[in-house]
Amino acid sequence: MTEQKTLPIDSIDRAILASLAANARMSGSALAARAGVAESTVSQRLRRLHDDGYLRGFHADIDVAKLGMSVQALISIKLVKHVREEVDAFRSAAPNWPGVLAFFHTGGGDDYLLHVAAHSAAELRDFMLTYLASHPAVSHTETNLVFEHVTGRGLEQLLS
Amino acid sequence: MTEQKTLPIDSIDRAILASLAANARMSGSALAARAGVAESTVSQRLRRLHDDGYLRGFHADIDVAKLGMSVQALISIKLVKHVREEVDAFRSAAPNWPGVLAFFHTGGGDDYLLHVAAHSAAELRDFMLTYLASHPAVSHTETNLVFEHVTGRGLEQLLS
DNA sequence: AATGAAATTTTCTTAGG
DNA sequence: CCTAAGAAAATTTCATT
Repeated sequence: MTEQKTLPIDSIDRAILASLAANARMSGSALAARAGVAESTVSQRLRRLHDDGYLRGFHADIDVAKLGMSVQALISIKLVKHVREEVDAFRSAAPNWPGVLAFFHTGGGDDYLLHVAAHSAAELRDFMLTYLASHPAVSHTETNLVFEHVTGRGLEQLLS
Repeated sequence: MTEQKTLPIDSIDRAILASLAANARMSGSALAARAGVAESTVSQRLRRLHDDGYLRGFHADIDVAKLGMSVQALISIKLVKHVREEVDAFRSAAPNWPGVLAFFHTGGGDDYLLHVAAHSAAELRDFMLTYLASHPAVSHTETNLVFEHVTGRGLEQLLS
């Protein structure tokens, strides 16, 4: 069930991953200095880490509030049971709805969590009405405003 | 209350941010080509976007499951009321607990949500016992395993 | 599989318009 | 904001170990 077919990575790989987790734009030479290897070695490692799926990509961390999305919410969603077709439709549609930052499918029943951003409370309400209240697979929702969102140190600890 | 003191950004800034959100390692010349401006302009814009807080940083997207953390959970936490000191201690400590990927403070009561990763169910149980069950500010928790975690398109839509 | 150094290519910065 | 140009740095290649 779990993905771990490829060979385990070593301390050099972990050092490279840790550096890129902290600063994805770090140059190959800086990565090499931190990992204690040659630049050409870093090139090879990077290609392998990407090919083997350890490195999925590199993303800018952008402050959505500064772009006008000052409202964020976590929306817990329960779906109706035993309607496989509509559940699948929900799963594939939800991440594409406007303002959706993250989408979780969680255990227990047919439970989901959406992390959404909106320009205003009114826009959030419209989102709920448009995409959730009217959706045939949705049986219940619970919305909580996000006051604070902090990235944890779990990843860097794992790589250190 | 909301942060938006600096001048609004224009379509060039948005193009640069959108490109970096998709690929944080994109070169200045590639960014320039996509935004339709000169490289030197991109340098200026990047510096300003960073200085003004639109760009917080750049991070590698790493598959924690491939690193052995095959279990992920969302833990909802309710804190005891009116114990400001302990609530503050919780807030500052939680993001640093091992395996914590993200930490949300949400509205309603004193409610929090932790997104955590663990090597196994046993490690997750140990996490709960060590950091939550014994914490004086925690009154109730609810744990749900994460089956699927998808990044939404809300950000790229906002920037397009 | 990693090194180190050379060679090529690219990037960043500065200045002037 | 652009072009142009010079300096600096990065990436790739490859023979060697």
